[in-house]
Amino acid sequence: MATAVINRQSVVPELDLDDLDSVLGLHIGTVNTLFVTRLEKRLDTMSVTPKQVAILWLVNANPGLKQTDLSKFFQIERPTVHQFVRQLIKNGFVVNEPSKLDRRAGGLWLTDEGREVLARSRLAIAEHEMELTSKLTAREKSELFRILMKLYLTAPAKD
Amino acid sequence: MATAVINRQSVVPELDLDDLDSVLGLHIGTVNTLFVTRLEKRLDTMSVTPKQVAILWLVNANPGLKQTDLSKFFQIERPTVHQFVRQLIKNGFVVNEPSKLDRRAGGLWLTDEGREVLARSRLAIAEHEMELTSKLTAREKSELFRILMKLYLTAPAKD
DNA sequence: TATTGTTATACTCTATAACTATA
DNA sequence: TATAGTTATAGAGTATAACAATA
Repeated sequence: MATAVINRQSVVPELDLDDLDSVLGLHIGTVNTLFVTRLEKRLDTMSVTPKQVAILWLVNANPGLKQTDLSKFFQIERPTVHQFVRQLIKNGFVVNEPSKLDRRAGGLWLTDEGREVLARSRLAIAEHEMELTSKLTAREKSELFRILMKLYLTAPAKD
Repeated sequence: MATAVINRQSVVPELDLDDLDSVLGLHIGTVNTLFVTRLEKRLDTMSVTPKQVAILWLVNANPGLKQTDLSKFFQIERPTVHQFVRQLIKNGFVVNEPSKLDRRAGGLWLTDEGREVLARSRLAIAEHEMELTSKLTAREKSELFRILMKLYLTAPAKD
């Protein structure tokens, strides 16, 4: 039995790719867009974005979490985190209580509405991930997780 | 010999992830950002972005290429393609010659400057990819390519 | 001096709606 | 009617620079 040809060429057969498809970043970008745009649509009715849900998720599991910790975990700058947090506060999903021990820092807590939105978002994410990964074997899934993690953790420092 | 623990927990040890790290989209997004932001910096002196280089790459290998073909290949909407093309034309890297057979369509060609920028960008991309994937084994790299491709090609239709 | 949070601003990538010109 | 391209607009995610308040 012939193995099915699985490559990017099949999308536009007459196109000369000139090895562009050997660039890993291209495939990561395409798959990322696939995941993000579809999840955005599923979350739209909840008035949250994928990144906002990830923040709700961590704040729920770590009440009183600081923005600095979110910045470290997601590896994004503090002003970037702040933008998401500001939107979550504005929408009433999160509140910010200044810490009494260190008055520079604020602690984030979910509101009841935030908890509801998170619960519904988790279901949406579960469905979404199931749909997009249903054709992968268990081994492929675990290998993908492992290799992505290795890429992320072994990347040379930023500068 | 103990296997090194490779997971996302290690970045912020005291954080309760509550299974957020079982969401594939999170890891794809993080690795994507890693790739994109670093490549952007390397390409900055050439006045091109990662997506613009990908378009130069295909136009170079397929002289007279139409925007519609780019839209199909990258799986992005025509106005999105057009935005990149407009920037490339404005910067003098690409020219648009209307087709004589079908006057609706335009054909894209690289300028001499566009060819130069592409050549230098290809070197920058090669270095960048080598740097970020140097810790992966040959097998991990080929598996990653294969699984990402499978994800992309087996995704259920958009609607 | 160093850290936390914030504001202002800008850039990349993506989308939808609505249009023109051509087939 | 359908296709190729375009324009206008918006939104998600990211960054840097500069600042205030606190440690």
